[in-house]
Amino acid sequence: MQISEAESRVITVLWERGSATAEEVIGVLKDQSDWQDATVKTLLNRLLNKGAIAAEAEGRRYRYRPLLKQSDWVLEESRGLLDRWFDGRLAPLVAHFNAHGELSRNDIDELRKLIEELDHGK
Amino acid sequence: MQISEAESRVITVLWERGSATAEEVIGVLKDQSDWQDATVKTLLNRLLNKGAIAAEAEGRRYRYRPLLKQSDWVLEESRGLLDRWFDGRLAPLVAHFNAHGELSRNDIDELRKLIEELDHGK
DNA sequence: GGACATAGATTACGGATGTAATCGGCAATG
DNA sequence: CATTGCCGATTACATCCGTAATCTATGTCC
Repeated sequence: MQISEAESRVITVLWERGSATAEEVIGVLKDQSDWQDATVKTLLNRLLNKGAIAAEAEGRRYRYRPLLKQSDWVLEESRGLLDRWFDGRLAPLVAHFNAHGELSRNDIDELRKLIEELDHGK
Repeated sequence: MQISEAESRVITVLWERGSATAEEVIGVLKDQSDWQDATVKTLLNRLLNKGAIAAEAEGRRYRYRPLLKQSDWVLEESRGLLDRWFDGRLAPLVAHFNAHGELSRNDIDELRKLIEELDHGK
């Protein structure tokens, strides 16, 4: 499933709310973008045609709901990045951030805690 | 600096070799794609116009060399992913892989080692 | 029941992208 | 020097994408 940047912003609203009408999506996005209503409708329609979301009639309008799962989509994106640039491994990614001074004390702490847990668990 | 997927495959060849003629780039990419020569030339030209690479005359042809640095580009891409989906933090990304069973024993080991080093260093 | 509002569908359109053919000039070669 | 080959530049063209206006059918209100 391939969705564009703009489409991902729309489906993100559905991911956050579970489901929504076009009106609701438009409302949410009005705060985050300066898209016209028509733009959001187009994007909803494209997502619908791609099968990334579904629509069920609710009175005179539709209620939209994601079919594509956020965690799957995010995993695909993440794996793509990792495979293309980091030999599919996580450590080189982390090292890359560090090498660019983009690894905060907090990042390190969080990672250490997480790794400890995983390490014991496995 | 914004470069497309196809363009990134071309500049990657330059990143790997430091610099190269069009012929060399074409040669390398012939093994990895089924692009025609003309396609690679177009992409080199687009990268040139964007200022992502430079060309210096070498006899009758050009020698191309990246201006955009790989590590900068990769960092931008990585940061984009992290910011959009993981609140800008690395631990949630790692956790996401784990939650999907995409964290290998090796990943964990490498991460543990890396974090230990960083932890002491800081 | 007819005018009006509205939701979703259709159409629009410029720019980016993937993919490539062709053009124009210079360089090597006979 | 005329021809040929090759290099980079220009042009081509379909599709995707961002962004939106318009159309059509249906529901709502006097």
